[in-house]
Amino acid sequence: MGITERKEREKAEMRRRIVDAAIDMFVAEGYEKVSIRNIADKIEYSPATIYLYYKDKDELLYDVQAEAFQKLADHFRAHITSDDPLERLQQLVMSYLDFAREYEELYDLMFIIKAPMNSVENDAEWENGQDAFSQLRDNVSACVAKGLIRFTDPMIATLSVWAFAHGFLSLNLRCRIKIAELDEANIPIMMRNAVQHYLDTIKV
Amino acid sequence: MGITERKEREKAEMRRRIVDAAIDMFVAEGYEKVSIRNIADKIEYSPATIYLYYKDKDELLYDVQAEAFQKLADHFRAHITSDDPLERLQQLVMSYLDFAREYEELYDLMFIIKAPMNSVENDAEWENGQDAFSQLRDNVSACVAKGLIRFTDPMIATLSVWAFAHGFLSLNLRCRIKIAELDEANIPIMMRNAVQHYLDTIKV
DNA sequence: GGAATTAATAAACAGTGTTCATTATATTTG
DNA sequence: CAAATATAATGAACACTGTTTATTAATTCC
Repeated sequence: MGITERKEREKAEMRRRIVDAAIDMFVAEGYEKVSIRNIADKIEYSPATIYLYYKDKDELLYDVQAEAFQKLADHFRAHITSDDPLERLQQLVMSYLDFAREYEELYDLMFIIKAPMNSVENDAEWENGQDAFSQLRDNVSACVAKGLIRFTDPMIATLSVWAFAHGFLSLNLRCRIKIAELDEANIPIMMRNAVQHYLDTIKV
Repeated sequence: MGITERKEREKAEMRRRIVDAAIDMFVAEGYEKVSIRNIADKIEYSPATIYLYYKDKDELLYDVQAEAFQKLADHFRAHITSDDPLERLQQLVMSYLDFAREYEELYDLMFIIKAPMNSVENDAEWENGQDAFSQLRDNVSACVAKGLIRFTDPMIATLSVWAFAHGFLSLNLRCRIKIAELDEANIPIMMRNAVQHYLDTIKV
């Protein structure tokens, strides 16, 4: 009875089509400017069809986030090449800046916009970011364990590094600070300097 | 000819009514959940009337932001009591956390949401935050000038302190990190610890 | 082949920001 | 004071939004 399986496969394929179209359009125009109708147009189905595969826009965004976080985790893996823990941390943080600049709209929907965190069950872990977050946490923890950075609590260390980078990125993305000059990787020079300075400061 | 002046006064009063209603509703329900129609209902005018006083929702938000930033600047002044530059900096940063927790929705519309930064002219200075930002900058700069913190560039120092605090606050507000335990001032304990640790770390 | 199930849709609902022609109110002028 | 003019306020509409539902088309099962 291969019909059930074929149906499931087709259902999965349809979800793929929807998510792929959504990602493309979110990257190009930003989450808020893309409507369900736009996505439906792009995949050449009616808007109501999307609701047969996703209960609402938040649930669709959740899948898009999963994809985006996978992209970030891969981005990390591609850029963390060193053996030295401190250097690895530096590579990770700088590639985080890099990612945010290359995929501004993805960064936005991963870390800044409200949706879909409301619909994520309260006590449930937010699993999407796990892979990327683990890489940060493990790297930072290794530095703490080896006494390379001025932290005692690995969790506080991890969140601090993240918060510092995210603070700069999000203020910049939302135009609360305006940094004119970009370096060769399109990262605002002052931001790179500030992050570099932070990493230098936390070193023992 | 006092009529012209009275008219101007009435126009100003109407704008006040609109802004006041908007702030109340934004604080209570958040920017995105409050519509022009809701505001019009509250002040007992038709929605179209609001457009006689504000060209669009962004322009209204700009005035609301101005109010909110004044509140923040006052909040700073009320909490910065010490004479010691380092202690002043600490008071400022902690009262920043305090403000964000007390007025979550205001913090949101001041620092996180996209609007109305699109409509603010590109080269024009973003004047709303000037007063509050100056207080931070002056305090940080004083610390740099006196060699009390491990920075050489006052601007990088200022933005770093701000970014660190904002990073934590915004990740927390957007549920990307979940910090359960609150202290007596309703500030997540781990956040306060991390910020305190940061301030300790940048001390010479 | 006919009945039952599944998939897709058109149309509608309730909401949004915003505009515009129309009405009501003040003010200025003859 | 009355008529003409300028101002203020509005109801209704436009073009959207996310979402639901009754209806139609296609597929699977017996």
